[in-house]
Amino acid sequence: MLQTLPAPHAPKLLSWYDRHHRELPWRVSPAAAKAGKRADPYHVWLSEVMLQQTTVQAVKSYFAKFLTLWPKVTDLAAAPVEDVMAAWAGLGYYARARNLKKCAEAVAAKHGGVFPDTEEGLRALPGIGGYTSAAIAAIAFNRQSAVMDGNVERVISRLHAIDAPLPGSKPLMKAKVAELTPSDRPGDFAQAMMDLGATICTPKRPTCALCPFRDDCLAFAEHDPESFPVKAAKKEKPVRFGAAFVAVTPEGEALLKRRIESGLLGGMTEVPTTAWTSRVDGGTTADHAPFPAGWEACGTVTHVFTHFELRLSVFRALTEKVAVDDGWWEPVTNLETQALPTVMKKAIAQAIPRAFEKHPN
DNA sequence: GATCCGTGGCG
DNA sequence: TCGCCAAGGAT
Repeated sequence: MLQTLPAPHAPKLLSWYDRHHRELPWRVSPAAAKAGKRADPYHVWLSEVMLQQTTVQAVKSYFAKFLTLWPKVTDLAAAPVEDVMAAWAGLGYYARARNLKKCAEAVAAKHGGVFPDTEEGLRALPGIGGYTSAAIAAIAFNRQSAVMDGNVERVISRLHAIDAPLPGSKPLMKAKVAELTPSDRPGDFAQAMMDLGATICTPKRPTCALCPFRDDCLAFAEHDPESFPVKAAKKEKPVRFGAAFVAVTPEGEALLKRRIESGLLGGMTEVPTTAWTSRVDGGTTADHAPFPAGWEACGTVTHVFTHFELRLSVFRALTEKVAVDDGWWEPVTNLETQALPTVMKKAIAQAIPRAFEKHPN
């Protein structure tokens, strides 16, 4: 079959981007970019890490909060890691926060507080992988790097009607992205591809009528863009069970502890729990409470993680302030300042329904 | 390459 | 209601 000459994809997309780009707090407009203005590498890095597997809407308030708390990367490098974890609480994938802090420290200590301006230099930093290094290099430094995230995978798989399943087809798609990426305005091109995927070439019901690639898109020509990208079948989530114990003193203090640095919810704050096992009888009673008290069952909470579902039986007790060697007693009015992941907030709210109401200062 | 890592919104 | 999915990285 004869191969047609490559259509001028990049200019079409950039022209679309000039008119339809999203305006986001960490961006500079295409007009400003054409005049040579670049986004602050610290802002680009912070937003890119927050945006890993996370929606723009969820990121916006966290991005603003972090810039208020730590205006420069050197401020973040000097911050207590507990403060960073607490500020990140609720955003998920907490290894990102631990690596964010490590990365800021590395930039401050090894690079004089200035981000490396190459893909390779960025890739060597904690929490910066193949996607993020390419994105920062393109967006902050206008490097001609091939940027491929989930949006770009969708656009590319449709444009070329790639029917090999992800993730095996990633190298092929990456090659197609590299082929498409222009030397002129590579940063805007990367952002344009992601904007196209986020607003036009959406997973469901793409708006092909408005797409600058409509006349070039093989999936559109085949009348079935929604069937791309093809993905490998996923396995079902197992269910795990456990119990959570919310102890409160008459003075209104709750017992908290810190999880180990690695693994699930690493370094975050929790209430005492049993181990989370696949068996119902592994910890749904008060038998394994941290200490004897008048433990009272107050229902269950369910939380779905990436690879399993957790059902926690919640117990509460009004107790005296017993001495604990691996935790501390925190005023309930102060819980909002703690690095509590969502599942722990659910458990505490189950035991103390008004725990997370706003308190007057 | 496969597995582990959160969360909230949406159709 | 519930499966899907969102600017992935580390091991």
